[in-house]
Amino acid sequence: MKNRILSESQQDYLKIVLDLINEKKVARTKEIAHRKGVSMPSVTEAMQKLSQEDYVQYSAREFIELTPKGEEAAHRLTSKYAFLKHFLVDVLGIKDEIADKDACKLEHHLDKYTLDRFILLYQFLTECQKNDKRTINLFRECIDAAEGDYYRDPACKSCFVSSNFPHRDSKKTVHTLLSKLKRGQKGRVIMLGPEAGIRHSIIDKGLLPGSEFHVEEIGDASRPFVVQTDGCLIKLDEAAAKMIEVAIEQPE
Amino acid sequence: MKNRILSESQQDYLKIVLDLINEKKVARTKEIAHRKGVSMPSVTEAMQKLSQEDYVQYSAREFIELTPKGEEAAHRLTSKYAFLKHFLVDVLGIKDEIADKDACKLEHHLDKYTLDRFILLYQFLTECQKNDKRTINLFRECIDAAEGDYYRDPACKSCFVSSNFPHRDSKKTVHTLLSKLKRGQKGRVIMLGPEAGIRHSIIDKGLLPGSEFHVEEIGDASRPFVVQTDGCLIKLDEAAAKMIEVAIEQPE
DNA sequence: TTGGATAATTAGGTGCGCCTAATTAAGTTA
DNA sequence: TAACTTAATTAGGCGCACCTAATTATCCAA
Repeated sequence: MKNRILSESQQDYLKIVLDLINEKKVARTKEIAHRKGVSMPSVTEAMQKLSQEDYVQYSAREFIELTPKGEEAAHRLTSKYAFLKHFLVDVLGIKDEIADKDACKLEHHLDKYTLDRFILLYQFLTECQKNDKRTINLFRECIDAAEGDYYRDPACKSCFVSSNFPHRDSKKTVHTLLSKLKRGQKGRVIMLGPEAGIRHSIIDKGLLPGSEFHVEEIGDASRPFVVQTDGCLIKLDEAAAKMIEVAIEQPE
Repeated sequence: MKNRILSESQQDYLKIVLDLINEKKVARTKEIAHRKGVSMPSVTEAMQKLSQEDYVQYSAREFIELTPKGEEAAHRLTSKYAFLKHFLVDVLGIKDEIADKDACKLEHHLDKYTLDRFILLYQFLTECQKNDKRTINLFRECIDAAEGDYYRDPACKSCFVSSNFPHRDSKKTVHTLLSKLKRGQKGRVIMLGPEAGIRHSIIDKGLLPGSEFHVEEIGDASRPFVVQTDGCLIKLDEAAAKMIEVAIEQPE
């Protein structure tokens, strides 16, 4: 009757059992196996273990039920799920199937405290009247505009200058930092790091995600890196060069 | 030279090795073991495996280095980390150590697509001038006000009516749904589900997180549940009762 | 009522990521 | 350079979460 922590997999089982009982009144080995994407013996084994620890009521070939302890645990594991999925779908605009999976991951892995904050942020963005309700819409508009490519709206300081939208690389490329390139190497900017000050200075100089460039001069702590893009020479200090992620052609 | 997917643990090793090389020029078994919180033989074994797959350059008792392939992988695994941590810290207000851990988890487990959206949201909230920059501050103010308790600002429709802030339960309680209670049972509201319409109707009726109540009448698909709180009788349809998470005293 | 289908379980095995204990190599210092 | 110390590796094991193949229960329909 020890209260060992449940493994991720065991948590999954409990949630699935709860779902099945709610939906179809009974949970069957076969259905559990199907939902979890494992074989039936795996389910049997898992149920045996869970029943030893008093989470499920299980004896061979009988219906699987949750004990009060198991129901409580399963419920606790599920209670934040709906919020997280809403957050992913309503705020971030994630597709349904991915949101399902990721909401589950969030629930599994994040700190209790962090989870709460996500839920609060969701409520804040969707409901709080102190905040402009248009925030989400604005965000979604920007995403839509940016979809499939990086995007810089001149009205924005640096909105949506990110990240790994699908690149249309034909050749094999590898990612590294601009600071690691050698003189003469060519590359393409993939994304910039998050520190706002440095980001903006890089963007202002005209080095945006997607930019192709050429290393004119490598630098170090005292001398700047110099790169050329669109005919312009751009100087970057070491800190900047270390936060520019670039794609270069496979060197071998 | 097959390109099997790296396990979570292997990803950790790669990141740690990259960090160590950046920080201290060399990566040593002992230090890796220490950072990962495992024993030295575990590290040896992991390095042997990673070197078979050409991620690290390893031979017994020599310095551990990353191959180009390994460096690329490690870099890819780290590149979004900084953004995620900033999101957690700057937007959600998570404490540093927890943010470290959780940013790592996010990076490990979330879909690539979802990760990008988080990064975009971060940029949007912190930088996009189309959006009111005060959004985050507003959010943080609300959180601060709510800290340690649930919180309802009369100016808000339902802002921060959430969730599992520290409960001050003296006795053992378990969580379940209001819909599962029996007539006569007492309980306390913990949180409400995310569907906005139903949420608001519940809140408007005066049933907030923290409210103590008493079940007067249990319902079903056709008859409403009736609960009493602060002397008021509140009717709830089945859908509402199913999205109210409550704490009840340990029944045994 | 008795096959035959279907569901569930047992038996036995795999890979992974970790461990402890024992051993070996490398570095340091008297 | 011999004697210690410390770092790293090998050997051998463990638990978890899976799997396939074989077996046994259960259910249903002719």
